[in-house]
Amino acid sequence: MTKVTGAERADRAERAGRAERPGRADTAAAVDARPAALPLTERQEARRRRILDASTRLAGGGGFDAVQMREVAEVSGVALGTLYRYFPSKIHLLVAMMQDQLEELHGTLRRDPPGGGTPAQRVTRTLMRAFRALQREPLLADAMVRALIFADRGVSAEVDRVSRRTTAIILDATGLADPTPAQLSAVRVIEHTWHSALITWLSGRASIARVRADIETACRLIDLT
Amino acid sequence: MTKVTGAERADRAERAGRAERPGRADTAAAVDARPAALPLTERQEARRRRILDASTRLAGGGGFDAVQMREVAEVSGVALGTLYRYFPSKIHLLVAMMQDQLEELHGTLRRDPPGGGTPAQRVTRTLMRAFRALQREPLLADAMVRALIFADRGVSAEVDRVSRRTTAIILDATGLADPTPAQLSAVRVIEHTWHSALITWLSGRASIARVRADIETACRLIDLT
DNA sequence: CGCTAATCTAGAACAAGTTTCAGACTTGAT
DNA sequence: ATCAAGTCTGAAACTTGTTCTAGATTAGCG
Repeated sequence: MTKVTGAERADRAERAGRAERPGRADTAAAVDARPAALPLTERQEARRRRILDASTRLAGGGGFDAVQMREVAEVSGVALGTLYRYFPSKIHLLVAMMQDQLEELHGTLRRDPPGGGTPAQRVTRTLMRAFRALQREPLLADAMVRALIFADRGVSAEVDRVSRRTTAIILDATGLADPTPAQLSAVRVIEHTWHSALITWLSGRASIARVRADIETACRLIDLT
Repeated sequence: MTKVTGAERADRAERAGRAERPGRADTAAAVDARPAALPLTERQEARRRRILDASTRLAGGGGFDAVQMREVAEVSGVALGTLYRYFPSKIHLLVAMMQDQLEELHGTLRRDPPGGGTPAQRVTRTLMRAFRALQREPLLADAMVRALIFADRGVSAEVDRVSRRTTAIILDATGLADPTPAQLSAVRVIEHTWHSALITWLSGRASIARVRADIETACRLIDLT
């Protein structure tokens, strides 16, 4: 799928290591571990947003396969080359989309956090709430989740960002101020379950009830530490 | 990636619904829900095996991306069209590969089942044993696991088969004769964790120690029911 | 053995992700 | 305002998964 011709492999990985936003060309072999947020001009910010919006729309209409790079470029009024400068691969694009959505969700949750019950119950409630949101746009969810788990090393940094945000959301829900390693592991298991169960639902192999049951089961781990 | 042009979509899904082995053309709109195992001639069986072996070799050498359909066809001495008749997509091929490996693993485990300790400990030990096997061929694991989780509805049947086998392996390890729904849910959470944790390790985002910790955490659920 | 349907082969063709390139455009610093 | 560096555009090219076709081969059957 991903055009990788032997020697280019290294290049590719290297480039993808940073990237996510258009970068200055490598004027110097700078040691910048991660510019974090290269300042984007207003127009660039707008372009980036147009791209993300366009792909969100396309994904919502037809899932992973409907997000076609040429079309994203066209719809967002940007040249194909430019699209690739902002997002070095389709996977990067979709993962960025997920990050975007997660941030929105996190904001909503912060304004209206789940109260009452045990930590496990709060996490379950939070995740089921997120799940209901996804159910409204299953194809969008499909595109994002499939991209997220299919991502290879070249997208590690971005996937990691998504993962950290997800962890934060779950931890927030637990209300745990200073989680132990065991609790962190439990959170990761919940996260694994969340992604994987979502996939089984999206590909029609599990019912909603089953997803809920599995999430509840995994969440139980939180109270056991 | 997957060439799907509007109208063909339906076709594709329909076709993929069965298929996994070369099928007689639809001479009659037979109601055969699932021929399960169309009799293959000896030469066909041999071809199928050559194909699986070739892709296993290729995957072991370079992971998911290294399994290129043209090359699989060439290495296994079969025309491209034939390859596609046996495995209707690259994902089908890789999932079949996984099924193959799983069956081998299951056989090994049956001959030498994990004894002693609690059910959770036995499951942990079993999975860590499988994990060690995968560590020996990380690229092979990469190809199989990525295909498995990336698979869409069209591959449901095959993925389901793999999933059932995995469940069987875990249940065998528990030693539970007649698992309750809660226990089955726990097994699924373990399975989710297994796949997802594997992915994070394969894409370099988690250490082996962490994978182990998460698997142990998930396995704990088995003893709590 | 001789037929017919099914299968296989070689190779072209097509789709979508990705790369490349020449030229027009912006931006930032002077 | 001007120039160099960095961006963006449009279009073509390349790679790899997938489909299609026409002609050989093979398998099963009478």
